Amino acid sequence: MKEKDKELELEKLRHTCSHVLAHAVRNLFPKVKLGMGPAIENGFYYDFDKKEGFDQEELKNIEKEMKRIIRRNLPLKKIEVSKEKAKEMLKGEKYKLELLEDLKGKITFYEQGDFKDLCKGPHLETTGDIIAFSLLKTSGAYWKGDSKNKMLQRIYGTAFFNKNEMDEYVLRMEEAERRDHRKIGKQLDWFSFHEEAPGNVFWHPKGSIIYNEVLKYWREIHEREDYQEVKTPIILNKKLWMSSGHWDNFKENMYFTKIDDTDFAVKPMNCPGGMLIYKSRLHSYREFPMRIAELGTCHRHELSGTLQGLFRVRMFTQDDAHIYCLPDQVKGEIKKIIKLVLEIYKTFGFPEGKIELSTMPKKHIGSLKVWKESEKILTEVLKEEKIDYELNPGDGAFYGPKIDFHVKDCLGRTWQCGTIQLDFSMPENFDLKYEAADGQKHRPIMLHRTVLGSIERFIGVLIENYAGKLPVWLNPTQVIVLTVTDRSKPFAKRVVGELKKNGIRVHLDDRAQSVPKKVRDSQLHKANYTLTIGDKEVETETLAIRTLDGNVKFNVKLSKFIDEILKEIKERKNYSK
RNA sequence: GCCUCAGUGGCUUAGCCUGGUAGAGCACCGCAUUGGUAAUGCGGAGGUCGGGGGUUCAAUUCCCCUCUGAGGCUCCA
Repeated sequence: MKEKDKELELEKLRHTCSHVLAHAVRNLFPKVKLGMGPAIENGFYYDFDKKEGFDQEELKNIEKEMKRIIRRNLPLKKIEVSKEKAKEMLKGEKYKLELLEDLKGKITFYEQGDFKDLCKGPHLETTGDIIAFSLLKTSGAYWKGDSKNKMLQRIYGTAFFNKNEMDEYVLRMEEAERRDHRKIGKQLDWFSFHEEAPGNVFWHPKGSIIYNEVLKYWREIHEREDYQEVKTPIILNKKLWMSSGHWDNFKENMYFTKIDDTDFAVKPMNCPGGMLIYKSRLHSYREFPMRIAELGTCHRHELSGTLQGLFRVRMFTQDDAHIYCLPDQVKGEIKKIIKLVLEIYKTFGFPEGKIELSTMPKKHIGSLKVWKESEKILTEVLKEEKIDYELNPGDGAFYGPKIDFHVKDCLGRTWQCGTIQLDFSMPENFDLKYEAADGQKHRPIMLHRTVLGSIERFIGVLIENYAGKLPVWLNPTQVIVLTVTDRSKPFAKRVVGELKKNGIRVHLDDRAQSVPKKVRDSQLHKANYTLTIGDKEVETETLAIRTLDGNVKFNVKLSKFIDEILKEIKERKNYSK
């Protein structure tokens, strides 16, 4: 409860801050029109209609002006007026007037000195209660979040009740920057991006190890869950995409090519290819539920401004699966997938995920009735499984509603990874059938699902969650063996040989460098274990083992170390377990 | 795609405002050093300043275009 109170106070503070920001901008730039200015997680923003963006100099002046307003200790007064009166008060403020249109009953304003803003509140009692605030950045933002509307200039800021909390926030942001997967990927030589192929990942040898370990685990667990893996072509005839509905709903994001005078498209999704496999023979209800999985590489021409490291790329591999089932199997299958997703996330050690139910988007295929039915099924499953979820209206796939699994990156931004989608349309479009117990042909129900979402995105999140210190089973550099003197080389080589024989990824550092130097390098390479071999170790045939957190254990028998690390790898142990 | 900002050896970066063809650290190579848990010392090689155009006697530095990246917005796995 106390925590909640604090959040509420913080929201009041930040919301008041946004008013002070608007007040300051109004004072300095009288011609600028005001948009909206709410409190958000970690801060606040305000949108302004100004021709050019605010530059650093202007931002500094705005901060100064805000400080002046705070110092004047202006009380915030709530004013209630009729809609007519409000219209008069907002004369010339076209955005505010637009907001007013949607409001009913009494209209409330908040007033501080000579500045009034259309606002529900609540607010602090006076501007003087703002202790620590800072303007952070600017950006463009479409009015009312619609790209058809004009782009306004947004100023972001944050505020706290004391300076310490502000400093802590700044520190947190700096730490977040160090966790950035793009930075870590470059430092550790895991992957790179190149101008020659924007939005496409180049996996280096070490990155490929991570990638393949993820897939290895994925295949193991999917085999256990009775999935059958398939592989379908990347380039398929345009006609297929027209009948699947992708042409009408997705073509802006697709790549096309012409082969022998025929139009082809590069697949942005795997479903149509999967449909063709299904249709290649007749199916019986006895086969159901039939779980067909594909690690399918998709290409989507994402807008250039949306590309973001591994999180948002133009070529990515989905851990897709299509499940064909009978109506009375649907719920059970969805429940199974939810369990599977949660199990896999736990193995990877993801601390918090958010589950969302996304419903019918504006652009969609299929009838309203079918959509409502599908949404009802998904809602029921979530309720029956007692899963906390958020409703995300209008965010479903164009062919059906979905349950999404989101995980956080280092900056607290959430990314959709897993998804479960109910699809009544695709089976219709492709005229899928099965023979039922009654001897008649029926339409199967199809589920689309991913667990990791995109392997690329998932690894990106993984790296940030671990700040690059991957669990042993995933780490491309599991062990680094380093020598103290050349005298220890033969034994060090023997150790490396033994580890390699056991399939452990090990590197020998026998450079003529000091031990502290080599230890430092090993730590920077984020090897899980650093084995230092000196005279003592040679003599007793033991190891000195240093872990990633800097602890050192001496006198460990090689066989014991091998047993332990193999166990750790086999169990796919992560640090949160 | 839109808004703002950025782009200098493999990496991190100084210089750019006030034009006169680049300076450092790490990594790399060589030599010396054989040293116990986050950086041994010395020396060397390496960049024409994302790309194109313009202004100028002269551009990394000023202007325009373009590409790529960052943070947002819209969109999305």
